[in-house]
Amino acid sequence: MAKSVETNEGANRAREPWKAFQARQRNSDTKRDAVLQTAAHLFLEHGYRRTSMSELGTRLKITKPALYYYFNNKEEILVECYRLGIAAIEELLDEAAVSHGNGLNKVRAYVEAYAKAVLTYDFGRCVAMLDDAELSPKARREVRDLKRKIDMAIRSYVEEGIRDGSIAECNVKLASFALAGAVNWIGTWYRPEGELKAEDIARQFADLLTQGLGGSDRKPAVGKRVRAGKG
Amino acid sequence: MAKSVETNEGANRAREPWKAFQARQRNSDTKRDAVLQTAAHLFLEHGYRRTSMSELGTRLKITKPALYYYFNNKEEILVECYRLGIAAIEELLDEAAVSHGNGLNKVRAYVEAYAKAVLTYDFGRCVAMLDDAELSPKARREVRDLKRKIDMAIRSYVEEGIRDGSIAECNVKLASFALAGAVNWIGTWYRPEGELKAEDIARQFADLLTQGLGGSDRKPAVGKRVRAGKG
Amino acid sequence: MAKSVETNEGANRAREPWKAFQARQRNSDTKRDAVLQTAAHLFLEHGYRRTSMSELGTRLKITKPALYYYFNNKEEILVECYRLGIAAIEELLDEAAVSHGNGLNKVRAYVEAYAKAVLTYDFGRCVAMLDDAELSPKARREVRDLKRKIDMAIRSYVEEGIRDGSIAECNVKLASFALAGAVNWIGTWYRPEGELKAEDIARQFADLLTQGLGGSDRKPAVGKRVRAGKG
Amino acid sequence: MAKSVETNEGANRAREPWKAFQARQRNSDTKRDAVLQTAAHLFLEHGYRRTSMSELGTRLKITKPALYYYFNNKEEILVECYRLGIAAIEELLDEAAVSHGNGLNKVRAYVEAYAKAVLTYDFGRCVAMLDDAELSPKARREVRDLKRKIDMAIRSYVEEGIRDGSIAECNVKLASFALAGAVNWIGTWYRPEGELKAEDIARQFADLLTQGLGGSDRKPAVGKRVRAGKG
DNA sequence: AATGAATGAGACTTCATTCAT
DNA sequence: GATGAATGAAGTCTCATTCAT
Repeated sequence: MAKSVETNEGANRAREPWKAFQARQRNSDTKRDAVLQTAAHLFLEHGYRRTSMSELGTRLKITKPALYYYFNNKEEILVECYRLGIAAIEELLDEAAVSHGNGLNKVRAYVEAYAKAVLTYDFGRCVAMLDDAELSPKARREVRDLKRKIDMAIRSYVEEGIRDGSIAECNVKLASFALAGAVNWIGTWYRPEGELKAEDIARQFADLLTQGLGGSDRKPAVGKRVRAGKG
Repeated sequence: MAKSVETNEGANRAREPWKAFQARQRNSDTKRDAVLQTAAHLFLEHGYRRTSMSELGTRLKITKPALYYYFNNKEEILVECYRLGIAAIEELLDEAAVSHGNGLNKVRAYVEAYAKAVLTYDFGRCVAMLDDAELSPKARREVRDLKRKIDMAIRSYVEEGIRDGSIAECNVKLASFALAGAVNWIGTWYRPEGELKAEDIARQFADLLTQGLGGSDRKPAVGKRVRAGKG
Repeated sequence: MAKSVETNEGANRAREPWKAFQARQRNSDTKRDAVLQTAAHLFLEHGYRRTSMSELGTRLKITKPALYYYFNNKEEILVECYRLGIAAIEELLDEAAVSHGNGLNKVRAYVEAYAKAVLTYDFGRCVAMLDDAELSPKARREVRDLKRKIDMAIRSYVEEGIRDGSIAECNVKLASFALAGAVNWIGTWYRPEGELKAEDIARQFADLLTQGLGGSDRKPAVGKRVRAGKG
Repeated sequence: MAKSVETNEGANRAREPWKAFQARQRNSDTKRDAVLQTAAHLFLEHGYRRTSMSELGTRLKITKPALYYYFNNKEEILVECYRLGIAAIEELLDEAAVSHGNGLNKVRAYVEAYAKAVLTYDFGRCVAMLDDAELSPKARREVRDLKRKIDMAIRSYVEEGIRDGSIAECNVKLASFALAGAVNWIGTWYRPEGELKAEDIARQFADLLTQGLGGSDRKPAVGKRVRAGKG
């Protein structure tokens, strides 16, 4: 069943502090973190539902009830993964908002940052990939509220861009969904072993999504917009 | 337990042919189809894993063993949903390929068609939304092979566009993933009850993804490309 | 674990229809009944909490999930035991009410009947002995509503007796609780193997509780006060 | 989780000596007592089985291992509750035996005292309400032996009453069970918040059980009634 | 073509209890 | 005297699947 092989030494050590520090240190938080990291990893690998508490315990080399010492139930682990992921992404959002110029630039900065989060950070990928339909109504509401904040931020950048003319008139909601979808989907196909580095992917995604596919033939056409072009 | 209420009369009838044809008709295929349709519906609503054969049976007003008369196991149902969805999408791909002009146009036509499929066709949405990690290795391989054909088609359009100049130089794989991601994600947020109609969404998505977000300020800049910036 | 020995042949057969009728008959209800009977038996023997579904299954020679074919959960089994017991007791109440003369006689008839139910009928004993605190709030409310009807009936007989002079003025609630308590407690100490027959116990209980302990010296003793005072 | 609120300040303090004496006092016995009192309280509220050592610790604001410093295991706590309750009841028995006149009077005195114990003393109520089936065979034997002494005392009073004519001929065992049952059952329905005070209940129970329900119509039969008849 | 009944495997969770400190 | 951390055993329940009819 558990056939996945760990290739990342560092991550591996982080996930099994039991082995190294035979329970002698004030490392309770470290262990909690290790549980979360391994959980995120497994949730992403097999899906939340198909990851059993047993498997999680086995990976961490602790027993099932030990997991319940750190978390009240499986759902709480998932919610915590979401929280960490969303918190990280929100920080990126804020950073992206600060320095850059017009709305389009902010969107671009944000897409790049968000993509990097999904590409390199397991908790970030959890936000992008895990289905919150698994959660209880209460927990789902919490997670959705958190997610909504991200969504609203993107929308506000898009709106800003429309106001300052850096982004074409368009349905803001739709545009935001398109951006979010393209980025969230990254988790589905990206494999760290691949040839492209995360930074490159993030940058190219930011380019693609802000500039579209349009080729050089558009240049001479002095601004003829395909859609808008009725004017 | 199964308290969800069907509001769509037609769809409802399609999913419960048992009611109408209690007698011995040669409606075996109809029933099989009904199973698939209801299954797709439930898989999309709750996820594959959380949809039990019991629930499927209850919805269809037949018993579990009856389901096993039509399908060997649950996975087979899912695989069949994928097959139907992928087949439909492939057809759209071909249509998009035929009539339209340059590569960008083909991509645009395809995005629109694909989006429409995801928006209006349950099997199409299955392809976009359901995680093939649920499948056994064998079935997964089959489904992935099928999906790859779609992928390859998009890529070939993008390449065509790059060759004919209608699409800017870019990483083809990445561009295709971005397109696919944005469209696949639709299933996550789209609700038929919403204000936007499926056709509108599809069209606007096609616009957005082919033209990017770039605003009117780009026009005066005589074709200056942000990224390519070759002057 | 299951060390209790069945001594009652008939009851035994009733509880294991699987053995006898290898699942060929329309005996689904029979089986459901058998589950209930065995459950009541075990609940009374070990308590509800300490009776596991496994043990219940083992006794019935079926698997755990088979139990879940007949009942949704453990609580439902307990509630059904209560229902059956209460229904039986209510019938007795009605019978007791019909024929007999004054209030005291009705109370007497009822006590006797109720005692007989607790003595001879497992479901009756469940009502008397099992703690409804084990139930979920919803189920508890249901069971308590049912129980209250019994309580109210006793009270109404006592009140009738007070009105017609056959029962001395007293706190009706307290008197009813005393009666009910004495009878309910029977389940705690009664063993069918004992020397006293159920009917005898029931009759003597009825006597005791309606006439009190007062000795023969009371009758001749023209006004002799039992408690306060021989003077 | 443990949200129940203590309203009785004094009782509360008694149960949480930790708060008051955080330092190293010779209050080990006090603490042990506090554990017992809280345990009795919880056992009565939720039942023995449903009271976890965790909950007990939480209530007392100490950790689980601390409990195990005072008691070897959960059962030992329960047994100790029984012991304390039975000891108290035995004392009452002896008091009742001393002063009063004939057998019936002793019974009456005893019933009243016993009822008061069950009504006002948690450990007393434990004896009445807690199921000794929860105990291991060894502990059960011990507790039953203790209980039997109470039983035997009641029986001896009843026998005495029969001999001295204050109690009518009857099955002694049955009569004793009826008395015990009525009183033990008090714990099931009594709520301190109710309108009746414990002393009143105890007195009225003593009346009811010794004099029976019989009304004034018995008077003609040489008529003077015990309770009613003060005129 | 379809069903009532049943099962084996495995999921999450709880709990009394114990170590090492 | 007391604790943070951990465990083994057991419990309730779900589910895909099958058998006999």
